[in-house]
Amino acid sequence: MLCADSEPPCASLPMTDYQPQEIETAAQRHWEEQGSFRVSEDATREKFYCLAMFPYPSGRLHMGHVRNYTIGDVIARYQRMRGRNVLQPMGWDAFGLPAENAALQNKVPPARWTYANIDYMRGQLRRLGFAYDWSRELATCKPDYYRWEQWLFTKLFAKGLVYKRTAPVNWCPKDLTVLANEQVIEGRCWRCDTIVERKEIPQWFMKITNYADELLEDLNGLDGWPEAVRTMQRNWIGRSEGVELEFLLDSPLSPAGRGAEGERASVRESLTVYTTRPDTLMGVTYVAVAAEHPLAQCAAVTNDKLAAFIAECKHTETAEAVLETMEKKGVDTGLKALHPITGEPVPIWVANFVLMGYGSGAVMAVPAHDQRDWEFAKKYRLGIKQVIHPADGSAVDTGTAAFVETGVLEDSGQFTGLSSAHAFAAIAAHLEAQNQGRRQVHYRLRDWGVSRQRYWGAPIPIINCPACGEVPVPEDQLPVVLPEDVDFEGVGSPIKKLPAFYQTSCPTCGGPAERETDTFDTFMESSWYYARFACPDSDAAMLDRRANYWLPVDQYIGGIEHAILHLLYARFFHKLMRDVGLVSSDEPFKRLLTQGMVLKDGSKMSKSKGNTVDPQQLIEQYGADTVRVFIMFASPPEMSLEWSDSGVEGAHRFLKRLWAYVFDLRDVIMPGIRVLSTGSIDMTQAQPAQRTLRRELHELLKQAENDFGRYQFNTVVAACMKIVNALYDAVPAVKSGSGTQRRVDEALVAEAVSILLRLLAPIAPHITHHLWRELGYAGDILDAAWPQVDEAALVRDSIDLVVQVNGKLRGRVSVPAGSDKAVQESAALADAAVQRFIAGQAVKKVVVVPGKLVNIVI
RNA sequence: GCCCGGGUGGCGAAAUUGGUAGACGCAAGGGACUUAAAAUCCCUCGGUAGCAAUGCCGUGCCGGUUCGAUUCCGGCCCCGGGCACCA
Repeated sequence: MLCADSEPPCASLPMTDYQPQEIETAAQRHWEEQGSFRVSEDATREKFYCLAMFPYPSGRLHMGHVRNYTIGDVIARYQRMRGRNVLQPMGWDAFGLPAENAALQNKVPPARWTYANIDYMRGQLRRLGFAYDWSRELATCKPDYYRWEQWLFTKLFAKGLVYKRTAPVNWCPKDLTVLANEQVIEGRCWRCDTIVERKEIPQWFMKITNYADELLEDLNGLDGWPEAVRTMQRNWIGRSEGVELEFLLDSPLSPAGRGAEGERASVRESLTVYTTRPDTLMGVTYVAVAAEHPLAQCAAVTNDKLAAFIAECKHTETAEAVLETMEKKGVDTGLKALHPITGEPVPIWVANFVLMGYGSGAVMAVPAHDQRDWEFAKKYRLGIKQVIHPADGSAVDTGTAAFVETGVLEDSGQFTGLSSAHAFAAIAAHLEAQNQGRRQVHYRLRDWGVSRQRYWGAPIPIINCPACGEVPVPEDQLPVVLPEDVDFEGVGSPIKKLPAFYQTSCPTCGGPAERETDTFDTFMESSWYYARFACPDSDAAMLDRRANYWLPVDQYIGGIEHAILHLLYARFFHKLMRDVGLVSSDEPFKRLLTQGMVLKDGSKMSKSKGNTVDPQQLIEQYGADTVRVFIMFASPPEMSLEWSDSGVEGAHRFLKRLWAYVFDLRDVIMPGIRVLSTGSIDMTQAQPAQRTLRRELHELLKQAENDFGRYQFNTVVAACMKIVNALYDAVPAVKSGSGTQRRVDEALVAEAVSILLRLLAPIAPHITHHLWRELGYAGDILDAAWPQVDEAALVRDSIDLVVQVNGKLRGRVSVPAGSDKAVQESAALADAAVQRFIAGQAVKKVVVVPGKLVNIVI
């Protein structure tokens, strides 16, 4: 922990300079000594679990972290002042690829690098004054954390929710290693520039598709989530209703094409495809299969051109964005499939945009009614058969573009004349009756591949036995500990070369066996950490009953970039944990706030762009409060934040002004506090200016309170600045006042300062903590009651109306508060400026928005 | 390519439900204080025409709905996020 050497300044010393380093470290030490942020379950209080996405310990905090954790801290402190029992924990998403890269670069084992980063970054977080319960800190690379993830995996194995199959990875044929998508630069290995291949290897999968319906359905209840995130997840899951149907091959595969005995079994004499548009079935002019499809492999044996194309297809990355934007290519297999209704043969092509493993690895093509099929057909001179026309009878030319809308069927045999909707039902029924197809609900969502061929991750708790097959590691042998003291040199995972790790015996038969040396996707760890924070010391179970006190998380905060993957996996894990009886809720995160990025000069701050600003340097120069105030003030949390060095200075200036005001007017504030401590403010003797000041104060409080509620913190800061400005404007009058007016000013200023400090406390906790004590308040401001708006202070004698003529601002009038519409209308019409514009013209209509505006239409 | 956002002065932004566009802050210019500088304080600050009062224009672009549109609808342009092995 970073700590100041000096003692905190004595509260009674006269002080004129704002010295953030001193007061901040003193406040932080005070919180530490008091254990201010340690929390436990308390059934008598309303709990509030506030969580910001934990960081990957990459080395130092960056501005995105500071923004994320400041937003979280502001919400946590605000909820605490509103009386909630607030849990705000912090930990480390400690496994991941960067540790391996750093290990190669710096010749340091990934574990040591990670732990050193954690130590440094923990110090930075403490220096920023975040209200964390550090007693709950966890790191996902510790065996006492990942053992429970291994345990859950073995439970899911028993439930049949995990399975092994082959799936493609990016493979560097020179380094003989699997590459992450990030490590493939324009189709080449980032280390050796070799062209990357797609390779099928056996991997473990979790059946997230079993939960697809529930994951989709429960989005409807997540009304505390941004609509954008819910929409993205809906689209990602991609539920569709369609028909799965079969195309028989027109002739058995030639003996030469049947290939080896092993392939023979896997080649069926039909192709299965799925379509959401069975109404277009009569327009099918070809079918396309993946390069890895057994049919393609068979046909290639006697077709050199096809074999060459299949080899070429190996050199495509696995990323969908690459797949969807690359040039669409294909080669005819020479084989024919029979149309399931007409029985006519259609050509079977191999196409690079069809992937094995996404569905059946085959698609039917309807060029007239699908744009991609249309482009492919044009390129290779395949047939385009229009079978749908617009319902309004207008003509379309499928020779120039596909007609992708629904409509009415034509040229479709017995289905001609049906609408798309009716044809969907009729064709599905026909296929079902012929046993050639069936209606099916389909999801775009694919099962979650969790195997990674990397070292720095949690070992997959499976033992491969030559006799018994894949055997989960028994509970009493968990955790499978990842050796940390390894030589990390060159590519590949050290544990794959470490017999001490992988040599073991089979738990079932006792014979010699080998451990799985792949590790888990790091999304596994981040999918349940939020729950573990409720009971991080539980050593008898993954979670204990404390989890149900704290869960679900009331407010989750993190980057929009996690809108789909992390948040979907965490929702999935929550349901898995529920179904093994560990939690009682259905969803992990009640409310979600997605923060925008931190930009500088219009683009994202990143090392590669060299436009980073180091938070550490700013904290040292201005203090944590200044950094926090700037970040909260510069833009609302969901929007991107444009960094500005001079904006930081502005935030610092504001805090200095606040500081100077409190010390300059102590003689006014202190007596006021004494008066207010025994009763409420007495405004009966107040002058109009004093009434106005108090009305402004309570209007600003009302606005700030509302903005806090909708998490628009930038305008909360603006309100605080306006209060400070109003207080400064009143200084000459306050200082020169005497007698009764002086007494009113004292109470008024004391009330204003006390409201101001409390409004600002969640955002700038150190300076407000210090000034609160300086003014002699009992107790810490972090537990002070949230200020209440005095509705009586908001009452006005008169209201100002805006007067428009034909919607343009032409004048302003003042009317007594409570005037009815007729009075407001006649006052508007009587206004001299307005009269000039309506002189000599007939008034057609007058729109009155009571208390706001009158619009005169001429 | 597909899905989801965003676009308002010189800059970050505000306008809570369709009702005063630009609050608050930054930068800039002018002034006060100072031997000087820093700090601090005061004034001006969307464009344009005008001595001024004031007028006209203005929320990415084009069109629509409305008494009234930054806000709602349709079409486009640009920027950003995600696309399953970065986290």
